[in-house]
This record gives sequence, C-alpha cells and structure tokens, in this order.
Amino acid sequence: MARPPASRNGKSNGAEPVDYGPLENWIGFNLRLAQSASFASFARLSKEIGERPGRMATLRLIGQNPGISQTALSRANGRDKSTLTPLLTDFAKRGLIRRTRTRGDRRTYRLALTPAGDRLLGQLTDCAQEHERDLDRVVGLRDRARFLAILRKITAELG
Amino acid sequence: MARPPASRNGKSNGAEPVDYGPLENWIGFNLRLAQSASFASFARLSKEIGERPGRMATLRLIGQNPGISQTALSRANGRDKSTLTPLLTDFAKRGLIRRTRTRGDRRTYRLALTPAGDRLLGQLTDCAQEHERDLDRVVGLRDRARFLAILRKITAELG
DNA sequence: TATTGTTATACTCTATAACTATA
DNA sequence: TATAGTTATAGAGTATAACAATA
Repeated sequence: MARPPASRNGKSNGAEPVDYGPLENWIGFNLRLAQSASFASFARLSKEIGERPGRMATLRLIGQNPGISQTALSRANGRDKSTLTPLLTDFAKRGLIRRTRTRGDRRTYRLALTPAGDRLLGQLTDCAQEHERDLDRVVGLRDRARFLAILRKITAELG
Repeated sequence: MARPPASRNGKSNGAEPVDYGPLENWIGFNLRLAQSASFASFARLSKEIGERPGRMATLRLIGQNPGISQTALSRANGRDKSTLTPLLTDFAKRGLIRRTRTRGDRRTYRLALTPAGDRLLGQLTDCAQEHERDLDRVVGLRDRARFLAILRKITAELG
C-alpha cells in the first residue's frame, strides 16, 4: 500500500497521512507501486555485485542468445541501438563480453559472454533467484500461476 | 543451450525470436513487463492532454491534499524535495496551482489547485479511468480483488 | 539506397550538497 | 541548530539525427 513514508513517532511536521484518493484502489497505481518495491528489493540484493537490474537484463540477453547482434539486442529489450554502445563498450572493457565481426556481413558484431561475464551472470542469477523466492513467498504458492497469467495478459493486451 | 537468434534474413518485422531464458517464468520479470505495458498504455491515452503519468501523480496529490507543503508532498511520492521545485514552478506558471505562504510559519508554502488545475486533473482522471477500465477488463472481475491484494502485499513486504 | 554501429546532442528524472530565510 | 524551499550540479537512462563503413 502507499505508505506515507516514515515520519511517525510524534514528529508531527504537518498531518502526515496523505490522501491518495481513488488511486488506492486502482490496478494501475498498485501495479506501479508493487513493481517499484520489487525493483528496489532486487537492487538491494544485487548491490554488492555492482550491476543494476537494467544492465543485468542486457547481460542476460547476451548470455541467453550468443552471437546476437547489437541491433537485435536493442530490439529485444526495447531500446534504441545507440543506447547500447556505451553499455557494451563498458562490458567489453571489463572483459565481460566479446565482440567479433561476422564473416558474412562486416557491419555487424556478434556478441557473446566471456567466461568472466558468464560468472558474473551466474552471481546475478543467484541474486535474482533469491529475490524470486521472496516474491514467491509473498504471492503464495496457491495464487502464483494465476497471478503470473494475469501479468502476462496485461503485457500482451496493453503492450 | 539457447539457439542463436535472428539468423533469418530478409525483412522479419522486428519479430526476432529472442530467448529470455528462465526469466520468462519469474514474477519479478513479468511484473516489470506488465507495469511497463500499463504505463505505456496510459501514456498513450493521456498524451493529448500533455501531462506524463509522473507529473500527473503530483497534481493529483495536491488536489487530494489541499494545503500540503512541498516537503510533505515530496515525501508522499517518495522523491527529494529539490525535484519538486522546477515542477511546481512550471505548474504555477501555467496557472494550475497556487502557492501561498502560511501565516504561522513563513518558510512553508501551502499548495492547492486552481480551478484550471482542477479541470486538468479532471481530464487526467477521465484518462486514468479509461485506462483502469482497460486493466479491469484484462484482469477480469473474478480475479480483480485477489490480484489487487497480492500487489499490495508485494508493496508492503518488499518495499 | 538501406543497414550496422558510433557519435553528438538533448531531454527527463532523480539525487546530493550548499545556500537563504526563516524558526 | 534545525527546517522549508531553492539553486547548482551531476549521473543514469533514454531518444533523435547525422555519420562512416559496408551491403
């Protein structure tokens, strides 16, 4: 729920309970809050590894699709190809990915994880799995499948 | 192991089979996709009005809590007070809100909507309601309450 | 001509810290 | 000293447009 953050304990700097109005019962509003909480929780878990959730998604896509081109990758996570250049340069500089020119078409790169990139992705996956266990616990085994189906339906029909 | 994607040549209208791996069955991942789709859908609906979802939330909070201070407002939507200054300046310049000094404490402002701001909020609410009807249709009446309860549980327990 | 990836640029959203004017 | 709001600045994250190399 939308908690007016943390000013309880007698410190009445203005009547703190904020009225969120009709939003409180809306799917869209609560979807945003839940996603934000989930995101923050995962970011907390993976902080020590040093990769934020968004960057991790890119790394995972490369690991899952070795040989993918930058353009295909940019389409896969819905961002412009120009936003990938600095990110991939950083990954390459840190030895996490490898960029090789294709033989057939010398404009494109083929992206793949290095062993170091694969190890990092493994650590990130461990974090994600821990986070997923937290979510599963909160959602509950009984409702999980139904909940997941609805999320997918929203993505499919509103995307 | 994952198949190399997009080895098809030719036009393939951006529909390249990318492997998302284990993420596809994870709550966190699908929560993010659903929220993103919902957000985009709402942004589409409210585009002609000229306010983005984030700014609208601020306007709504003011409308719902007349007399609120900037600091309380910043806490209410979880952002630093300094991020509010340019936004509120813009709202005031466009005649959507009114800032009055309080009598008791001349450091603080009391924020409220002007009639024009109230009208704009009304339009935005119409959009939001249309969006909410879309979401309700997708979620389904039978599952709505349960779905909402789970979203709130996630926010409460992971926030 | 069209496409891949890069560069230049800009806009949004957010944060931190230093500042002012009050308290 | 502490608080309300402002300013300056910086850092992600994203987008568009122009470009060079290649197709």
